[in-house]
Amino acid sequence: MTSLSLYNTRTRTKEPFTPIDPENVRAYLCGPTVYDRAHIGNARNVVIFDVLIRLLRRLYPKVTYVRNITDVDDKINVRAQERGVSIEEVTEAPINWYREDMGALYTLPPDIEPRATEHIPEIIAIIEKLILNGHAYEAEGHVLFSVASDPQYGKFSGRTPDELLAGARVDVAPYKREAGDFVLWKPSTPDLPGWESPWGRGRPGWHIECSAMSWRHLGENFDIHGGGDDLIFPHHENEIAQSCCAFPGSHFANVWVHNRMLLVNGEKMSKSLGNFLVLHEVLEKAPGEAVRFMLMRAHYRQTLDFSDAGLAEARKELDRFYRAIQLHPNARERKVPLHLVFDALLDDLNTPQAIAALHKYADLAFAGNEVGAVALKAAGELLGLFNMSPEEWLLGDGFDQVEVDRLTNLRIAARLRKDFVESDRIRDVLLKEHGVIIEDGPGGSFKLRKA
RNA sequence: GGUCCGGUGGCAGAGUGGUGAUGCAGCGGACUGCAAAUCCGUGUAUGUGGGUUCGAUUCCCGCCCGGACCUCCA
Repeated sequence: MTSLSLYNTRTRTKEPFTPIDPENVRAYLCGPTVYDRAHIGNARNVVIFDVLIRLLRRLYPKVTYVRNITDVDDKINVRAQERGVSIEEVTEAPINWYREDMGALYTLPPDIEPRATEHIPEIIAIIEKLILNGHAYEAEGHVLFSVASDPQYGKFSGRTPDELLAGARVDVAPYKREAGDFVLWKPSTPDLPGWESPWGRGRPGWHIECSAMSWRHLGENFDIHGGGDDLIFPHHENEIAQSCCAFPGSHFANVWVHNRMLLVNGEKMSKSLGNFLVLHEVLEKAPGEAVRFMLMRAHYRQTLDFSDAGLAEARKELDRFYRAIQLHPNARERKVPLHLVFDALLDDLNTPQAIAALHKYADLAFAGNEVGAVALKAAGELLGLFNMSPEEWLLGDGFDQVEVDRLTNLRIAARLRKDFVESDRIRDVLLKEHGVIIEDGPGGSFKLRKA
């Protein structure tokens, strides 16, 4: 078996993955800011990282997977003020929704799910270090990171200081020394959430919470940091600047894994376009496994168009796999080689190629070889697929069991007396009134599946 | 404007310096009472113009088209 290669945003190349500590691989994924329902783009991120974590767990004895919850932020504050409630009351439901929705996609929960509000001491500690090291300064109650103090700044996202300056399209606050300087700590008015700090009552800026939480739970240096590619700048650039300047000699994350954005029916998802797909709503119309599968049908570094047609195809492909598994209900579990799937995933998580391998296993199963079905199930575990029985997937229980039984019995009788007009009529009733397709097998046997 | 990424058959979507995966859809056939599922067979697909090479879809350059990022969006 070859070893794992990952495309590293830091070096812009695909490189072999070498853990800092093979006994404990440490990975961090930028989690949600909790003020609303998760959207389908969040789902891609989590599903892809889930595949990576599952793969790492096969390769290494221990993996520590940290995914944060950002539960203090200006958007949250606005919601709280609008509703006249605390930020805890705003964030509670979205946190639960997020866990439910991601669970419905069969993603494994992180080992540690730290919250920004529970890491204020670490945030303050890092800011103090930055001030001490001359990388941050206080101005009008704010603490700002000084971009000019960090010669490495901009390198990660491939920007020169000039470009950064030219690109600054927001109004530059007067207390900033340079337009590119960003806030580490900002003062809170009494009506806003705040914590006591050496700079007065205030709250953290964006970016600093991830530096604090990854430091606390994974250390100054860790293996993998993931997120959507829109976070490369400014979020991750700033995280790197903060962490590396706070801890001289450290390099923060070794490998940066970024997934591309998602399109919805060919357009970028945005609230103004009205094509903002809320994951919860997608899950009301399609099985979680189909959504998960669809997100795996394109390579993670490729733009993926989330369309109804694509979702329908994903379902059909899963149908085929479940049929292949169903063909061998008594297949004995045993070790089977999964080179095809492993090799695909080891090569920078090539999920489309892994899916092609799944089809090869299905071919084998359909040809009568139960090894195909065993391999399919084993590969499914690695990919987070085939979480239910074939019967549950193909038929489910959303139909009138008693009536369907009665009709199928009538049809058996009709077929026995070769009354095909009647048996075809019953088949039609089953489909049109019960949404059930009946498939005849050898010797009068049959299978049911939902249309 | 700057930086970066991509353009593969009807659609989705991989790989590769040397006869272009995989799935869906289509067409023909086998099987079936008929279907469905399955199996077999099938299709002038690598945006465009140059260059390098014995040979390019793959490497290099130009062009066209599309997309992302450029301070709080995964």
